[in-house]
Amino acid sequence: MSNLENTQAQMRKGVLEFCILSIISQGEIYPSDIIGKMKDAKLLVVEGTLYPLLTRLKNAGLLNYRWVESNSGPPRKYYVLTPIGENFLNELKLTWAELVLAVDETTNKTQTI
Amino acid sequence: MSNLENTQAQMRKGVLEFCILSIISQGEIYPSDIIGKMKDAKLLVVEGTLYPLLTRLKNAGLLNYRWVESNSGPPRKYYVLTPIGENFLNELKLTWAELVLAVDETTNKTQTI
DNA sequence: AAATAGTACCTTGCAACACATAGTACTAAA
DNA sequence: TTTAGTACTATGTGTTGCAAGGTACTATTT
Repeated sequence: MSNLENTQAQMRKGVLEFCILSIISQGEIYPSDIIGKMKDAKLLVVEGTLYPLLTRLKNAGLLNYRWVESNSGPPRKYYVLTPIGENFLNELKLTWAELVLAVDETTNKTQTI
Repeated sequence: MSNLENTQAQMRKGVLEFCILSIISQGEIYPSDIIGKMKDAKLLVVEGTLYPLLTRLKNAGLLNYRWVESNSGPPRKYYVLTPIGENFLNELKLTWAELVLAVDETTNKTQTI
């Protein structure tokens, strides 16, 4: 993996959890569809990343799920945010806004090119 | 470490390299001053993180340094970007801009609270 | 009925990396 | 010569993204 791809991946990692919680907050959803939505937003995420992450967030009390039968394959786990998860997400929204400000402050000091 | 602090740290990690390269691009600088500048921007970074990171970037050909004697302690390593480092930084600027767009698109879909 | 394809969820092992911690070395002041 | 301040270095640990491989269910095809 090149340096650039690696660093770009690092950036994506940092916001993964935030984006996934946001997507779930927009309505009950199951993992495969989360992957699709992330892909649409150019934020690739794969199964091996998503499933452990959802389990972690569930164990932390931020998510819940319910099984829903599908008529085109195996049953699906539909996830929703718990109240704790909602609070958590709101904190992250603040954090993200502050981070964008901080990064722009740090990186835009020599725009006199 | 709480979930929130942990996730916030993840976000910071993702942009560390970008910010540090930006700071160095603004003029020759040594590690302790980089830490200071990052702190000013609310992007805390510690020695145990910064030194290995600088070594990595140096080995990747993105940075160079020269020793400069100090009259108030041990000599300092002043870092500068190589031409490769400049290109790399420009790519990261693009990546960052795209990431901000992608995250905002993903997270601002339900602002009808 | 058996085989194949498609979908969905799960697990294991590895590698990268931030960070805490401890250590070395240099200068200046007490 | 001891202490304090500054700067760079090294080691060990925990988290976590991801590749790779696996299980299980349904529907379709043969």
